[in-house]
Amino acid sequence: MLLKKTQYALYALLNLARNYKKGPVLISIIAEEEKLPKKFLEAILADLKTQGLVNSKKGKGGGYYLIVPPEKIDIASIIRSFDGALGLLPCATINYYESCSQCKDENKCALRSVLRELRDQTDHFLKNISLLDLIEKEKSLEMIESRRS
Amino acid sequence: MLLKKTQYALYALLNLARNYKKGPVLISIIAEEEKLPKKFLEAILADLKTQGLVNSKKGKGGGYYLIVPPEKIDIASIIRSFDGALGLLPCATINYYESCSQCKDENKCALRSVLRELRDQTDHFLKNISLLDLIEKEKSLEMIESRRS
DNA sequence: ATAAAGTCTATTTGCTAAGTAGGGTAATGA
DNA sequence: TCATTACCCTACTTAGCAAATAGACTTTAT
Repeated sequence: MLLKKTQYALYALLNLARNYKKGPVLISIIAEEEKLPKKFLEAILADLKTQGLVNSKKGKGGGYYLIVPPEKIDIASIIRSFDGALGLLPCATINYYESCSQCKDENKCALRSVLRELRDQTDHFLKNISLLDLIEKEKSLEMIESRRS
Repeated sequence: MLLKKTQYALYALLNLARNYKKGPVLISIIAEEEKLPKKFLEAILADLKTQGLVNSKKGKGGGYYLIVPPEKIDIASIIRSFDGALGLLPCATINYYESCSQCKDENKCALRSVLRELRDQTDHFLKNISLLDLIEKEKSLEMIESRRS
């Protein structure tokens, strides 16, 4: 399961992506629109700024805004930066690798071998979804739903 | 990431699977062979017994043994029983579904839609790996490694 | 009987997620 | 300039839970 923080970060980024190149968005607006706890959101946006995905402007007319194009931000990297590894075991990850104290020889560990495969599959899946993809998906879901009524 | 408990359970089950129909195995033997903390392992085996995967025999010559054929036990179900959901968000799971307080309309949530797809993919992958598969994989990995020397 | 082996209940330790509080500081525009 | 707006920063709280340990108890084979 993802951390709340990760989930909130994704919602916040989606909001900013929808307003890409439309000027800064207030923290309070994002918090309200996405129903996120404001103070918590502040911390998340600060992280995203450190990561170089967003920037902020102080004073009247200020707020946060995306500085990387939505099609260049993929979900895998966002999840990784907040939640950490995608793999299910430390010995089955790439970026967060840690050897496993149980195994005599990791290269003979069937569990690791299989979970590595899964990790690669998951990584591949998430790496190929950008914020822009999500926004477009939103629109098409909207269409489908409205056609129902 | 999986809980230690889940990882240990998988190792313990693999050990029992290797000894399927060869009589009970002592907790201490499993603990030693798989390098697992004995007391913790006790609790895990008790859980597995409740789940109906293993049985135990008390007294001299006792121990634990698998009562379901290794090819009938898949990793997805083991992971689920210890770790819980496979999906990354409560709203993107099947067995542990919980609605998400952020969304006005879940059916229009692009994130959920995408994470559901991932969940299905993960589930499919793990459901098709049995303890027997892992044991066979072990053997083939063993072969590959020994050929290296 | 008695040693072997699983069973049960309780407790510990420490970490971390999730969120809160509140004052500080910087930028803006009137 | 100066008040306001809005982000920035440090600290704290609360609760839950993972991971493991301790020790006494019960059952069974010989």
